[in-house]
Amino acid sequence: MGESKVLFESEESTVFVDALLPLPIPRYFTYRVPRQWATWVEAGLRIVVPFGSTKVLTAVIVSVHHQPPKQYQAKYILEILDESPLVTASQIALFQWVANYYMCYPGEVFQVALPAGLKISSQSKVQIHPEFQAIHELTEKETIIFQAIQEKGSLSYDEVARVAEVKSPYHHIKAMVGKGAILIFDELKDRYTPKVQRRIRLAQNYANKGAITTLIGELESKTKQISILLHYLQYIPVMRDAETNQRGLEKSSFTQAGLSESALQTLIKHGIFESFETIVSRFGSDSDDFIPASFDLNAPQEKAYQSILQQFQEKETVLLHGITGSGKTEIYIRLIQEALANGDQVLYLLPEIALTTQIVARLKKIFGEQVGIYHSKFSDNERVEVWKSIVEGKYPFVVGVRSSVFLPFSRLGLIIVDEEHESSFKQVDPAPRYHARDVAMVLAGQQKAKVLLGSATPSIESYYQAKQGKYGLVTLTERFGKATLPEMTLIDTKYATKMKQMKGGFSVDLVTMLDENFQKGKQSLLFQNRRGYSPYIQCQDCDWIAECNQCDVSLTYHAKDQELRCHYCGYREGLLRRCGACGGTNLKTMGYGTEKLEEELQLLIPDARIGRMDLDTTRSKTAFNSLLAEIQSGNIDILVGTQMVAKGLDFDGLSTVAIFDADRIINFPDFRAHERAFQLITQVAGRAGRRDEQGQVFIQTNQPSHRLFQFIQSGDYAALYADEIVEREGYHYPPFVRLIKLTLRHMESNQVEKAAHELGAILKAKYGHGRILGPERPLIERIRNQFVMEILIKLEKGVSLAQFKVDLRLVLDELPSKPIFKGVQVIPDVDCL
DNA sequence: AGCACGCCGACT
DNA sequence: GTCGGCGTGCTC
Repeated sequence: MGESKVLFESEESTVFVDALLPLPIPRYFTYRVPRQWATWVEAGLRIVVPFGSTKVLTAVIVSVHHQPPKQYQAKYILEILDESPLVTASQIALFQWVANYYMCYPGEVFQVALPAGLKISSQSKVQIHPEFQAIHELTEKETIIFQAIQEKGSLSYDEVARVAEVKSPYHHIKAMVGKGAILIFDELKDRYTPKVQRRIRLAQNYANKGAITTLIGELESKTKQISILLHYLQYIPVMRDAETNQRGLEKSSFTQAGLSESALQTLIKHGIFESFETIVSRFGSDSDDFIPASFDLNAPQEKAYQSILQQFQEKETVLLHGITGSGKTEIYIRLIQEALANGDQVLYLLPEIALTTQIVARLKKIFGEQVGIYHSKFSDNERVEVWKSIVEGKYPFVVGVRSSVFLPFSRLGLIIVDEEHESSFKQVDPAPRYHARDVAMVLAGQQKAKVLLGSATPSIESYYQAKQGKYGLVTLTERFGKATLPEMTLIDTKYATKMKQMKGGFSVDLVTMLDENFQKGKQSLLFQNRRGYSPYIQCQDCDWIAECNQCDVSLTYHAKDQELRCHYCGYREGLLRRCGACGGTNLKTMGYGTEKLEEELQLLIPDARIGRMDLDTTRSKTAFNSLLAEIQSGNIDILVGTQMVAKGLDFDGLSTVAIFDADRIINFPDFRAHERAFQLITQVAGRAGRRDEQGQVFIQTNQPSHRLFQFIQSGDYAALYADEIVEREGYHYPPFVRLIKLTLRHMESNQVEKAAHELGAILKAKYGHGRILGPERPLIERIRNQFVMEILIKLEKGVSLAQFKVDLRLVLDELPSKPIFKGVQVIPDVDCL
């Protein structure tokens, strides 16, 4: 009895933690905490844990308790990575909410939320056992592995698999470990390395007015040294305020000013200056040229601003519908300044594509060191830095892409979702398939913050909520300054073709306009939402089209690299010389991508300097910026671009915008096609014209009488909305129903089809035929060698979405036990776009 | 998600 | 008889 009591007590005092792992597993895992760390552990700390027989992962502690698990023996945590919590309780609650709402696992949310640099990379590696002699005991494969390890010193599992040419190296490794030939070791490294800057300052003894005055006298004859000292004093007013010496001046400042490096070294050697390192933010913390920008709102802006404040009194969310150029940004800035002055944190969400542009530079200029940027074009180190800084209370203001809703905010006062209608706020491919705008509202609810949605062309869903009174609504209909809406002209390509007024894909009218504009020395933009040279290559003899052998799409020809590429899976191959069906050589490029437009336009207007902006020309951050600079400086007369140019690109000299093929945008087979077309065309058109000059827009289409063009030409969003909302209600689409898309995937076309029909039948029987659409083959029925089928679930208002999803989850979890579903992936996408 | 174990065909 | 294919189920 005494014995069992002792045992009980020791068990009782053992500390366990429930940990969230970055894996698609539906629950938390319990680990045991070594005694020496028992008082240290708390929720929100990152820990390193063993997982399975080989893996080591970074997890986060969700709770600390004393209940030993009954079903299994808990493993020990290996390491604690943080001194204090890096993940907040409300973040974990948010991860949980996202997982529930979007039907995925909290681990998947954790995985995208935490920058890779905060997840320690565990690589199990193998090395030679120093005392191993019996080489003759090894099999042939093992000998190969052994020699490879000897050569390299150590190998990772992957590398073992490669040299041994096997898929799973495990049993070879296990056997070799058993024979005492090799050892397994784990290499843990924190990939986060802060960026350090070398700075120079006066040594303590010289950092006062008197000492400097004497010093200047002493150095009189040493011109190189004296100019260094003067350069320093010019930036750091130590004479006036000795404290300023502490921060010092960046070392590169001296070299850039053309001052002698060796003279500086001499000064350091003599103990006059000292050199030191500081950890700096990676976002150009050029606080040396910090310029607080003040500006006044014009009357409509002021009115809108007041209205937003007033509506925030009673509504959690306000939609700011302000036409292009109406100056929404100034209103945002005013609201941000106010929130920051209040001591609140602010999150400004932007679509990925818009973030690389001028807006960031502007915000940085205004908010200086208060603003952190969270963006994928920056390295992971920088994301880590933003995360850590927010925890430490720096960066009260974050500008970021969708994943920044998962940052460790603790006192958010305001979230701005700019370009609210942008579909890129919704993550599609890997889970979690979340919508950042909607998550932002939940986040705001958690933190008692307000949400401002901004757009020139709001999503139908958001506008509906505003109309229903669920969100506040503020409208800005006047363009800022003297700017007027651009004049829009439709060019009827059907008629032009009939009249033989086409040169390739260009109507004569369009070429004339572009040429005239060029002759006047003005810039134009040619928009075509398709990159590459031509979307497909066709045999002129037998009509055969080159297709991707893994996906059901034609291969796009890229002239610059002389290759065919699949835009879905990234597959690429060299240019074909012969038809794949008849072997003929009469292959022709069909359709127009930006690359081809660039080429044809150059022939039509030979003297114009033509630039191209699309995914292919802006892969790197520097390429993007240098292209921007080219445009800005007027070195490009005509810019050909994809939708990339539509988002947040503001250059002053642009007077004419041409939309090459509006039909492709309007006729897209999707219930949102009209909404999207209106948004895209309005946005691109909005690039035309300067403050003091009306821009012009030309749109090529073969259906100029389409009613959508009336809305677009008059910039009448309300009319589009009125038209669209009737359709949505009539055909039961959002915002009148909620959509959940189920995607089924399998290598075998037959298998997915059968499974999809079976699942369709199950769902129809359970929830009624009216709610289930499909199964259907999507537009692209095969991607990466997987056949795809889709089922759409429509849930009308009044049905508890939460309850439905719990129920649906049960149905989906049952499926794998049925033979038809063997190997078929079923992926739910809640609120699919 | 990996990855190990297990069960089946084709080869020394 | 062994090697390696893939299918299945577990991971604290």
